[in-house]
Amino acid sequence: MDPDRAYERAELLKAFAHPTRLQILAELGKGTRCVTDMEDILPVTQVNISQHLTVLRNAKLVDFAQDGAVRCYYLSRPKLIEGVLTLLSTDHPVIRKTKEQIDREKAKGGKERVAVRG
Amino acid sequence: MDPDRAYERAELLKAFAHPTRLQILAELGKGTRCVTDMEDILPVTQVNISQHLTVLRNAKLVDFAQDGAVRCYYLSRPKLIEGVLTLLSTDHPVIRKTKEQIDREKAKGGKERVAVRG
DNA sequence: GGCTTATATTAGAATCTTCTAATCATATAA
DNA sequence: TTATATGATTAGAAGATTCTAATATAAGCC
Repeated sequence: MDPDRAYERAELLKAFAHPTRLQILAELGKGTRCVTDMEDILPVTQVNISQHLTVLRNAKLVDFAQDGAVRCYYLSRPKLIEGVLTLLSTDHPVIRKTKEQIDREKAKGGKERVAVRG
Repeated sequence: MDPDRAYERAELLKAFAHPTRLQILAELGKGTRCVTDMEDILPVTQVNISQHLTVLRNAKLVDFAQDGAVRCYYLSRPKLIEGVLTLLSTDHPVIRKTKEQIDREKAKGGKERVAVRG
């Protein structure tokens, strides 16, 4: 992965990486919501919700349609967001490998890097 | 999503959310690597790589098997990590909705929250 | 126009993250 | 046993993020 892509992707992940923002995204996964809907659900202030929505908007994860004084927020990239939330809610057992297992994998070849030093 | 889960998941995402760490994970996706392998690939110091590996280890995203003075790092939860990297490398077009589209969706029902105020 | 409701912005303190410099520890080769 | 190689740790400065308090804006109602 080249550094520019890595930087971009890290920026996107940072937008996800906050408990309140994850809760907002999960809620918007159920349907369109306005800011007062979220105030009812989240234990944080309106101002703070608004600030997190700004972060999510800048990352192009959410957007809104205005309806009078109300803003109806929705997911801008639902497949991406639901994909991430699904991965997070799935159990992924932690595996362990011994040196011997790694040696055997290497013997079967394919994935290891050929060191080209100096 | 309850706040405890949201907190946990945000912590996990924070471990992903750094360009150098994403590059390390992508590299380990290709096979086991030791720290000097990564030094050859990443434009950062050995100390910094070691620090990022500590973050990844604490998040249970990587682990290592010791082989003499060398540590062979590998992905601890390859499905999770490859899932995230795949989602990130896939194009997800940004959608836009008008108030009218949202109203029509609501009419068809299913996803909207029933406000239970006061 | 004045009031209320819905939402955003700004400033700044507190906190967390990241990087660099210095140093340590351990394994192995000479 | 001294030197070299691999990799980790620590301290602290610099920078980024987050939250709170205060305030702003815009729409709709009376």
